[in-house]
Amino acid sequence: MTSTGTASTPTKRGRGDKSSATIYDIAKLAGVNPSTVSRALSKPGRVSAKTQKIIEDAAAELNYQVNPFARALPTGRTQTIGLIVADITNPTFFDIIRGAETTGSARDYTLVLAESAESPETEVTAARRLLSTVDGLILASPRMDDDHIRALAADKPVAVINREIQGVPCVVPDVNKGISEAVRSLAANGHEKLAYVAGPKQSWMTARRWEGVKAAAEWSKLSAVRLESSKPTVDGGRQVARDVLDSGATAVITYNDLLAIGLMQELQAGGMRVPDQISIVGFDDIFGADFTTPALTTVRSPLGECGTRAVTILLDMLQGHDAPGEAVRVETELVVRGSSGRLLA
Amino acid sequence: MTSTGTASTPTKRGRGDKSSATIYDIAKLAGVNPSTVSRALSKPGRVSAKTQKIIEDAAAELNYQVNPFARALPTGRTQTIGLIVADITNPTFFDIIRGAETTGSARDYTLVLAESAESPETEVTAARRLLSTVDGLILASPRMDDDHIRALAADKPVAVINREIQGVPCVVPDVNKGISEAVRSLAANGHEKLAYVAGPKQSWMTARRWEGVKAAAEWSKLSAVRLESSKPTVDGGRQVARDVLDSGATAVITYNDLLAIGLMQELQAGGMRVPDQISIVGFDDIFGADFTTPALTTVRSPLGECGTRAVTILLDMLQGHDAPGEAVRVETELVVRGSSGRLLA
DNA sequence: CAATTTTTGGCAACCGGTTGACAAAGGTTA
DNA sequence: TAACCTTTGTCAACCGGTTGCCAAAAATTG
Repeated sequence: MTSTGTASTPTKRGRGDKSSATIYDIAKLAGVNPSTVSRALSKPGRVSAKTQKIIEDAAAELNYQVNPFARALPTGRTQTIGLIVADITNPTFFDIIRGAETTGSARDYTLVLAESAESPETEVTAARRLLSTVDGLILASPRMDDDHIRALAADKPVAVINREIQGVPCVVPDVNKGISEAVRSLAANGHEKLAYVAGPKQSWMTARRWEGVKAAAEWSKLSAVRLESSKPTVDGGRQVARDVLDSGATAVITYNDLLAIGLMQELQAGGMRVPDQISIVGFDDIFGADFTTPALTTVRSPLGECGTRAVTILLDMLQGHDAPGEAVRVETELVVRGSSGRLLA
Repeated sequence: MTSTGTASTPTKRGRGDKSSATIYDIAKLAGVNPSTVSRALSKPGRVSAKTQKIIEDAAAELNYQVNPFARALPTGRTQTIGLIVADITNPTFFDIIRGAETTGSARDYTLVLAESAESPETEVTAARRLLSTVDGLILASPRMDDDHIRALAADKPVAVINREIQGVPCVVPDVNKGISEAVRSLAANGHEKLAYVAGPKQSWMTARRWEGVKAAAEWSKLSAVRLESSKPTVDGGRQVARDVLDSGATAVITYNDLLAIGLMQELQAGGMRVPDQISIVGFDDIFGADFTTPALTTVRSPLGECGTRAVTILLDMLQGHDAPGEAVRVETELVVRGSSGRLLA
């Protein structure tokens, strides 16, 4: 066999051969005007049932597929939505990507993916580039500042996940329910001193979560201290173990699951027993949170649902609906596994 | 026929306002013909340096951005590549997606993502849909049959990951090195009876891995049995635990890490000590493989590199290079962690 | 300085759809 | 049967670039 050779073909431009039927071909075959074909295929009811049938048959025979670019040119509609995530490596985004892809493709939209590599500048560039080729854009945990986002939103429908910005449709997990559950559960298990391991300073979410923890701790009469982490990863979690021990806390809630996992690994390596001596609660319930021993107790954010909701909002806006007046909140809930429990020490 | 421009536009279609400068606007501002602008902006050296400068300045002033659709229409080039994965949920693909996105965007290509939900039919549909809008397509662990893939490849550049198909450029991990290392290591630790837990019957890879295990076991004078799993997930791993025990094997190599993790969880739950009583080796080294206790020993497939290679092949083909004559092989290697070791029982 | 070659810019015809305007055909009603 | 309202298909002008062909301008050569 030869390779993929387009060698000897008369080279019809880039396009393949069989896939190149146009509305003009259909028009000729059906004996009507191209514009009639266009209407038959996209404006339901605009042509008579009889003509419609003839045209549809012809289209089927030629196995016609619209050329998305030709359609996009005059209409501006591309049937695609863009998604920008801060870091494709970060499992937090896996579920968001998945939710968005699934929901989008169910409504015949294609997902275009880009990564900002945690850099606000890259993010702005990627966003601008994508914006011109998609019908709407989703920003998951964006790092760029509010004004940039508003500027994008002025051009085309934009939805933001994991951050709240006035005047832009947002989908954010409502951390309060999950956090209250977590803190109450810890209090019920005899803990009195709680530590919160924070995430990146510029993260909008890390502040919300700390507020939630502080408020819930106050309500449950626990003391709460905030510790900083160098980065929101497994490694960052390992590094903060020392501070956690020094703080004297017997229960820890971390900004995300990766920190929790790293922290747990490091504490266990140092001989601590989890949860007998210290309870650990993560955040998000990412893939792999239940691989650890003990499995990680965590406040689950419905990230897949965030992706789904964001797409839904976008598609609704594209149909002319108004954007939701205020942020859409999705519920969080405590998932109790083995890493939290009664204090035995 | 003078004024090409619809001068004082009240509302331009869907497009934003500032982003709507066209080559006609630039042409007017620079006092040249639109075609000259087009050439200045895309055919380096085709116009004089002086005109070039004037046009570039005008473009900058209007902050011009090409309209990708208008460009795609006559040329067929879209600057995008499509990636179809069997299951976005499966972490195996995370690294592939990431490698592809990173490599693509470094060369100014955008990644378009679709999922087949493990269904061959959905996969074909998605592939056909994507193919018309992208410059090239990557199929990661495709489920459709060889002929369908060849048909796609006849239309546009296609690269396949994790499967080998005559006449289509493929990137496959070469399992032999990693497997030999794994089997030798197990033999050196006193194991004599080995079990391989297979993956989906229709998976090309599961057969390759079994062949590798069988051959390496023979070489190292171990006995090897093949066990079937119901599905290649954590749950599937749990379900196969019974069979593993019954087989009498003291070392297990699984088709993928998820199976290994499930298997280990179930065995540990039943009181088995890993690795003292049984050694477990996974495959791929997915995200989270080191979250377990003990951390999972596994044969690492460089999945990110597979994504990168596939994109590179595609882009090279788009530049007119030939597709590689035979499958590109990437090396696998054993990553020894805690789940394998000396047999103490 | 004329003849010839090379640059360089302009013209116009696409790429494949969409859509407003309009007239022909068909149906109603007086 | 005439007058009038609908329905339905056609015409033609876009959308915003790309590119083959050609002639004017510039550079080179004799």
